[in-house]
Amino acid sequence: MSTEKLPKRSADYSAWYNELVKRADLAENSEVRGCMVIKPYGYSIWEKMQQTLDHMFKETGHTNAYFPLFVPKSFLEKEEGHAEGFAKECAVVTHYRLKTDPDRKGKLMVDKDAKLEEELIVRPTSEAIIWNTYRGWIQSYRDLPLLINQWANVVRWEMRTRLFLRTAEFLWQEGHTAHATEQEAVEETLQMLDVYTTFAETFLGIPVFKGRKPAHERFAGAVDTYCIEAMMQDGKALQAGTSHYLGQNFAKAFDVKFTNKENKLEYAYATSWGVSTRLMGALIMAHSDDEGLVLPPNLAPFQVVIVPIYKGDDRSEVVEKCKEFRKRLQAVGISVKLDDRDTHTPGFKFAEYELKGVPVRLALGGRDLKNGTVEVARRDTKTKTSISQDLLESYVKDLMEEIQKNIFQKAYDFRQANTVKVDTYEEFKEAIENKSQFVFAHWDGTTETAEKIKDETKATIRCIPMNNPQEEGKCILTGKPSKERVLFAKAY
RNA sequence: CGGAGUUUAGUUCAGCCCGGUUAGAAUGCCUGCUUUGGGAGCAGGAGGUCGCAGGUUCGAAUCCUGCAACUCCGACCA
Repeated sequence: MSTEKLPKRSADYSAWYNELVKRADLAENSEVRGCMVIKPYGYSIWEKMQQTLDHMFKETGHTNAYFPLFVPKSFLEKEEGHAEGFAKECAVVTHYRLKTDPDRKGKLMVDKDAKLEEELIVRPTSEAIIWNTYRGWIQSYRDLPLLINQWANVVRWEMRTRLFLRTAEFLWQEGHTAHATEQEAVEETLQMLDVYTTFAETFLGIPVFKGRKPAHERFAGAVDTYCIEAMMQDGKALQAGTSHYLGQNFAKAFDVKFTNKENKLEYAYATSWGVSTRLMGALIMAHSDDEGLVLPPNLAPFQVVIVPIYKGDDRSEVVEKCKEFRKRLQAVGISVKLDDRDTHTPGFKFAEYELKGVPVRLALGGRDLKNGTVEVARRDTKTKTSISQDLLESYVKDLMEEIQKNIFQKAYDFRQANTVKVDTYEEFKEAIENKSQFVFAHWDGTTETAEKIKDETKATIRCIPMNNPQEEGKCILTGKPSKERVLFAKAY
């Protein structure tokens, strides 16, 4: 572990992020271009996200299944918009065998005789393979709804990658549901958007705007795309989750028909929805500071770290007390790590756990043994207090809730302070370019206008918020009439 | 895909312009002693085909050519 300080957010936000990811032991670049190694500490956080979301999916009636990594090219072609959208970023398997190179000892080469009849695409998403499978599963309205989720890895050959935010291979979950009616499918789409919103706000501690994407930002093959958008500390937006209403597009492409109650054949209605390891990026960028990661208690691999402090002989006594504390906290459902390594000094450990974002640190030394106290340090506010040992469980338990709330509130206040309404293009540019804010502004509803604004300011329409207040106004660029404001921001 | 940069110890880098002992530092690592309330100290030790392939030269980390990988900025990313 390096002992150097992190770069400051204010000096170079991007460098701060990259360094933090590595130094907090979350992930590192691998030897494979664009692909990361998620390290144990980072993976533990991802596992927490998985567990929480998985529970939420099951509560809403979904079950997990698993579909192949490879998608025959012909499947991907079937839904036209889908095919076009993903074609440029697919990894393609063309051969299934290697052989030793006769000209270079010890080297391998592709065996030209082992060319696949049809190329296999490494899934960039699984609509194609899944809807091809659903054809065999769906005959009657009685087979519906089909509510399935998959935890998987996908590959999108991105030009430029960043740890967690955009990697060539990433982990995610993708829900793929089939329904008998449009209404039910739309309800499912919105339900999952709400699940993501709850997850983001309650567990990640990140307030989000939820809304609908304008037509030109839709998922390839979708009728409607919904999303949640979060603000990072540099004012940029990060799409933290998406939920798509796919209509009958995939059912038609893959011929998934069912007999309805009126004994008529009908195409099934589809949804898909997903969140990825990108959420790790959101978590890091939303809360962390120049000292390192700040983790919400609901997602921290361990919520409390105990650091014993001793001089020579009293080590065993201090460590024993720490073990007792660990036991007491575990008994009330708090996850605890006791760092009783004798090879590092307390100061070193303090710095290390700050870097790693552990929500609460307890320090216990001879002084505390004598006084019956223990020092409690909060990561989010970096404040320390000494409490009576008797209060340990109740104090720490309350503190967990307090920290979770405070982290959300801080992110919320930051977003409020950096979200504005504007009515002129001048104000718009000022807010986007100079202040890097979220901006609610009127838009004439055309793709051309959105493109032009993007070219000139780099801001994109993040979403048209749900329950958006209707309000007469004029498009900031063209002056044409508009009925509502949409959310603009620069985005990751 | 365009632009820039980087490649030397586990890591971060110096050395290169101006070729010449055994290639250095910090940090990390190992051993011992000592220490422990905010990244301890001392002593000793291990660790490098200088990205790869050619070339120039008596001699190349250093100069030349080619290649590759990575990073950053931009474009792209539904």
